[in-house]
Amino acid sequence: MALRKLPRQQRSRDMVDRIVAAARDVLVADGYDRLTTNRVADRAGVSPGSLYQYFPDKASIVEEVTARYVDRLTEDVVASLVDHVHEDPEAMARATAEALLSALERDPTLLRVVWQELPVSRHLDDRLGLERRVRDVLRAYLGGRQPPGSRRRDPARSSWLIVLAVESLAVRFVLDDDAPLDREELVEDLVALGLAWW
Amino acid sequence: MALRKLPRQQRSRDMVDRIVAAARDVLVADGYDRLTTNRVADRAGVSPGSLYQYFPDKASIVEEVTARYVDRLTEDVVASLVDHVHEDPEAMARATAEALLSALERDPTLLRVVWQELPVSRHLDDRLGLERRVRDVLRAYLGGRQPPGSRRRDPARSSWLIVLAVESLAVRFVLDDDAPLDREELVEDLVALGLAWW
DNA sequence: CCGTGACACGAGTGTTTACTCGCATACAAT
DNA sequence: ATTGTATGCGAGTAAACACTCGTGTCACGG
Repeated sequence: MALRKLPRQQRSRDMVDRIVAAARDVLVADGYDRLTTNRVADRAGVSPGSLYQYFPDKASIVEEVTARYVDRLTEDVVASLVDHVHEDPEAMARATAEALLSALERDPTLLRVVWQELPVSRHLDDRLGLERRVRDVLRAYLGGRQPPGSRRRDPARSSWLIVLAVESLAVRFVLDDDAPLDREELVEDLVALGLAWW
Repeated sequence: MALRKLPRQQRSRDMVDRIVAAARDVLVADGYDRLTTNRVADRAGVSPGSLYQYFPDKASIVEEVTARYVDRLTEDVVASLVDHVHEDPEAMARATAEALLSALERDPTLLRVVWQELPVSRHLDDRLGLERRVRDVLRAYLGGRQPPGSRRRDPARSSWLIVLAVESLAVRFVLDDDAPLDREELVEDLVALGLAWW
């Protein structure tokens, strides 16, 4: 977050949240390149100067929005993963694919802003963090199981491939509506992908 | 391209190329957010005013850079695809994966700028065009062949999945060097993916 | 209830930068 | 050659906008 100073009193903690929420609203309503500090302040109902009591610059406000958003996604997916870690691979894959899609579908507009309007480099760390956390859980899961087929694949390699491919496909499915398959079919194909690479 | 006016004489056609090349250089050397019109003009050895003889605004200059870059990628991949269209699926998949990786590796810095520094929306159309062209060829190929297994899958669906997944993985492999597999392994896995989804 | 630091305000400032416009030069046509 | 047109120049302009700072208000400890 890199706040300029710690909010000590309650009202100032509220203010930080109000600012972040307002920034999110501006992103969704007006898009990233119409986001100005004055507009965020307006929407938050505070003065421009107040932003800079806690945030060192405009970028860090946006950063906070993306961090909170991606963290939420991460929690949802990891939670599902952990919840189904004792089931068989197919059920687990299906549940997690569903969880990911649901999480992405909760706020498609913000997803579009973060994934496509913002320069990727502005939230790449968040994204890498999401991927790493999911990958770690998945790798542990894969490492603890014998695949049914003949040869055993490297779990690190499998999880890298699966996480990236599934993420890319799921995001694109939610953002572009010209995909030649419906949601259910996508889930099936993602499951198949996971099993094939495992 | 959306040029402001057609360059008629030879020297003016040269100038357009010089400007585009300079913009590319600035992107690679300084990054997208340090790209200013004056800097591009400097690097091209022309005056700021001259940019606006042919380009309506700064965005269209960058657009032209990305369009040329992505077009080049497209040509390379489609060419490989077409060249191997009479071979068996595995050989074809391998050749195309190789071609894609080689094309991406030719200018990783520009790839990073275009894919990660630029807002995705600024070159999304280029990207969709690349995907569509590759997908069309692939779909025709898949449609003309019987898969060895039992059930026949929808070629439109397969090609959508394959193109997106392969693109995402290849780009990430080239840009992030923490992938837990080497180039050769990646090619194998991409081939396996293609065969599994076919 | 007073005093002190934390908090909030918002008009203003300084900088950055995309883009223009009046003029100069090169070229083509006749 | 001469004239009209296309091309090129670059100092200058105007607008946008991130961020500051001097002033005022609030809340809490004593």
